[in-house]
Amino acid sequence: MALSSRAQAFSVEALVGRTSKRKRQDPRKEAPPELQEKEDGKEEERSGATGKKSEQPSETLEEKDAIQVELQGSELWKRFHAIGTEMIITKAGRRMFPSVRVKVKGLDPGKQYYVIMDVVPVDSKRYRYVYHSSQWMVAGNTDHSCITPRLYVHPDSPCSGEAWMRQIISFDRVKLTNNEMDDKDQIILQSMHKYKPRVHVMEQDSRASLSWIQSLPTEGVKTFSFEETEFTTVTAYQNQQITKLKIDRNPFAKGFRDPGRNK
Amino acid sequence: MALSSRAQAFSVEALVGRTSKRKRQDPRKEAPPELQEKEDGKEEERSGATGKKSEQPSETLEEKDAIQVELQGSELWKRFHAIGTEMIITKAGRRMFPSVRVKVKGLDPGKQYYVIMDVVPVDSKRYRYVYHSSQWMVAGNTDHSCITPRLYVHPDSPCSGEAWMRQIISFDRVKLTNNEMDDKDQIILQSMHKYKPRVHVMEQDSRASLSWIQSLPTEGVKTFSFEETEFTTVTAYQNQQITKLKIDRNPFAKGFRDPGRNK
DNA sequence: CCATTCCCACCTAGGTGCGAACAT
DNA sequence: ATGTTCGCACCTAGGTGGGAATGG
Repeated sequence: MALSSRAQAFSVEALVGRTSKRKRQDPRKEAPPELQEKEDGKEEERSGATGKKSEQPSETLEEKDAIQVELQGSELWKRFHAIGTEMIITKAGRRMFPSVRVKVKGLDPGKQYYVIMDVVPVDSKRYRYVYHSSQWMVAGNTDHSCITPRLYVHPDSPCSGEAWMRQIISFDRVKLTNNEMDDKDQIILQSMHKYKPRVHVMEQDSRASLSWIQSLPTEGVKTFSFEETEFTTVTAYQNQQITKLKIDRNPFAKGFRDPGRNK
Repeated sequence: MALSSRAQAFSVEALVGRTSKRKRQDPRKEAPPELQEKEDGKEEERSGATGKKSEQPSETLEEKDAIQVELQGSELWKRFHAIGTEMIITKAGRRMFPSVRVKVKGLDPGKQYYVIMDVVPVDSKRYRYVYHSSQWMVAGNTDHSCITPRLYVHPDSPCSGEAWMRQIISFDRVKLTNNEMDDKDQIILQSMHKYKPRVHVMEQDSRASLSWIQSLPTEGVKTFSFEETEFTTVTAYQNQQITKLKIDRNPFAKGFRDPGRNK
């Protein structure tokens, strides 16, 4: 289990700040525990958390592009990305680790917005993992073009720009599944494919009573994604370095951390 | 621990139905487990779950009073009420058991509504429990008039009438506290006083951007309450019959049920 | 051979009443 | 005497990866 040793890291907590006070009595979670991992505090590197605008540069006139979305926990994502992030998908649905968490800036404090996440294919390839070379190889083609990705509307939606900007927006409850018949509105993906999560910010539209959203409108939506959040879907981890890093960092996997494991 | 033995009951489950399918991917809970208790099925008594309109009969003209709110789990509430319901309040906040759960009818499916709960004093008396007579006695007076009760806005708010009517609306995450300095937006009550929960249905108001609500508007709100949900606040249970019924019915207290308790 | 599924021990997270200690 | 607080054991609820079993 040889493992690149530039595995020093920064104080994620310091970079992130905290939603120190609950917004209201809403009992939904925030600030997932992965942030609570202590690391050797080095220094504050506020680098690659730069969102790049969506592929379709729609409407460059009407709105000035003030909206910014910044990935939180980017350092951890990059640790995974450097190895080759894998996400398990199951029939019942599996959370992502790390989860997508962002900070948004440049909203109109008074307006209402939806914040939405989806996951889109990176390419049309199917992959397989070659153990002896510890590498992912192309193993075939897939046509994703006929399926529209499901949308995960952040449960706080709709919400004022002010409130969105005050908190860290966490998508830690999102679940990925390989069950195409899923009826729990989880995000459906194919195993052994590469994907990347996207975050959409959409002003509340009073025209349509879009109390439930099945697909994104073609305009008035700002879309962001982040290189380091790309991942390959699996039903069981392929790269043991990924397994190790997951166990190290995901509090729910603490039971698999080394010391006194019996059995 | 002598205890009245007319503790037979009805099939709560049959009366209630179920939200059999999740609304969407929203991971918030519904259908709390208290409903899953099996009981000797007797028969369906659909009696006292009648909401009575608010004290101020505002605007009898504009809207026809179609909105109805029906208490769910009324049988269990009545079991407690017959003994004298007690609710524990703590500094950290304590859930109610039973919790307030309602079904709403008569909304306009297309309109957006807030559904809100609060808890108001039943009288201005302080009470004490007299053990040897197993009774609550008046022990003094309190002036509640200077404090406005906190509102618990149901986390699904705002939401379409259609969606509200399709589900059972559960307030099981509401927490009661005796900490007047509470900063977690829990419901603040005084111990040893009698209270009753109320449910408010309010059409979304586009005038004010009431993204957050501190107090109810004086009109356009329908208010409902239910005799059997009245309770006395305590910091430790007074009546042992209440303790027993709580332990019997609240899944989280299962550890205190009789059989093989060691210690 | 490769990928998926299922059950499991082991965690996190948090809701119970108990009973001793504390406060008034 | 009466009311409150705190730590605790014991639950519910559900998120981990392991490893055996299953399936192409």
